[in-house]
Amino acid sequence: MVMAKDRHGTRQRILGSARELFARQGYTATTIADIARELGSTTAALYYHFGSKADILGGLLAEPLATYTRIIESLDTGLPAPGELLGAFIDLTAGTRELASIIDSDPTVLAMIDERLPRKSREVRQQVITALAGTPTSRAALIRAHAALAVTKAAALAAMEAGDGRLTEADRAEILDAALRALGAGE
Amino acid sequence: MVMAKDRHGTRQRILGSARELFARQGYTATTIADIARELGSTTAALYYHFGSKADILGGLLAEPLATYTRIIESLDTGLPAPGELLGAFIDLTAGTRELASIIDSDPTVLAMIDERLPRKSREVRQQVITALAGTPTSRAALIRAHAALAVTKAAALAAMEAGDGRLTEADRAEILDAALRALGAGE
DNA sequence: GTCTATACCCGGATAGAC
DNA sequence: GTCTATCCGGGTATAGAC
Repeated sequence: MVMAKDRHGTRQRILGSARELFARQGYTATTIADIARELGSTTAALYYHFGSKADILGGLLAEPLATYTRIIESLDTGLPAPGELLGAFIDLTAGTRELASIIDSDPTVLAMIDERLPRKSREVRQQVITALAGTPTSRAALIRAHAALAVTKAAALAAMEAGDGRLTEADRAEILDAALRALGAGE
Repeated sequence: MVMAKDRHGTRQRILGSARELFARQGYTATTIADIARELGSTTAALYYHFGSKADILGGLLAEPLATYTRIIESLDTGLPAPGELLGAFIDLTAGTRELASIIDSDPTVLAMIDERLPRKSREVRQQVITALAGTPTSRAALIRAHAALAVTKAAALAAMEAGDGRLTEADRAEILDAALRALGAGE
């Protein structure tokens, strides 16, 4: 394979600093020099480990993106219950951690994600909404679907920030309840 | 006052193009040249009307920011009912239109807002959450407050996008219901 | 009030020594 | 594998003619 002594370290340390800075300042606003400084290193050193700034982001997003893709694919093989689907999105946000906040925000990041995703993120999102709204898809149902999906992300981020960065089981249950109520599943 | 023949036009046309581009590409990703091109003009011409790129954003955000400030101040003089407060946020998003999507996203925009706001936006947001969560403020109540607030913004944006850019009364009612359910107000 | 031309800075990325 | 030095492009902003 590649790399020898890098095995246990540098690459991960770079990703760690990048994650923190991206979350705090956003992707575009964070410079390679910022990351290097945080590490007590130089920009040239970073480029030994990553080909570009986008690659660093790619390294951080690879796993969450794979999870996301898996969720989407599950929609093609029979619709999951709303609770399942919303729960999956809560877990996705939890797994992505602080980084979830920069997705959907920075258009540059969105563009990069679109490149690495099988389908356009916009279409994919629409598919999720439709799955949550059910059929026939009334305008009210669409609004509720958007509401429920927004809850999973915003509430999960808030809970993790209020805690130690992790999502407790109790919090997860609370968030799922709120999302389901927003969806109006109990009617 | 200021300006003479500019009265009817150019300045507003600049703001219009900027609004559209900021909404589509984000603030940081949009260049002055982009705006000028859209207008069939040049960057130098823009700088006759606005002192800086940030000033253009400021022109677009002035009114929504004033509305926001008014909402916050209302919290100091007795707590409004959750429905009132959440409704105000739906209307705020509706008034801000597409531009609402770039706030809370681009950190550069956040920084600019912090400059033009009486208090730090982070603290202000916390005050809103507390008002929604009520007292005593349990962890679950905080999560629900975040959930409800997220609904107002996400659902309002989705509804406007699905419509003609405006928010109908029916949609507004639907969104408010979803937000209140997320808050668990009916318990 | 708008143009052409350009100054200036900053961020991403590379070259090449060590 | 990390350094110093530097290139290069692009973006904000300005100078000055018209």
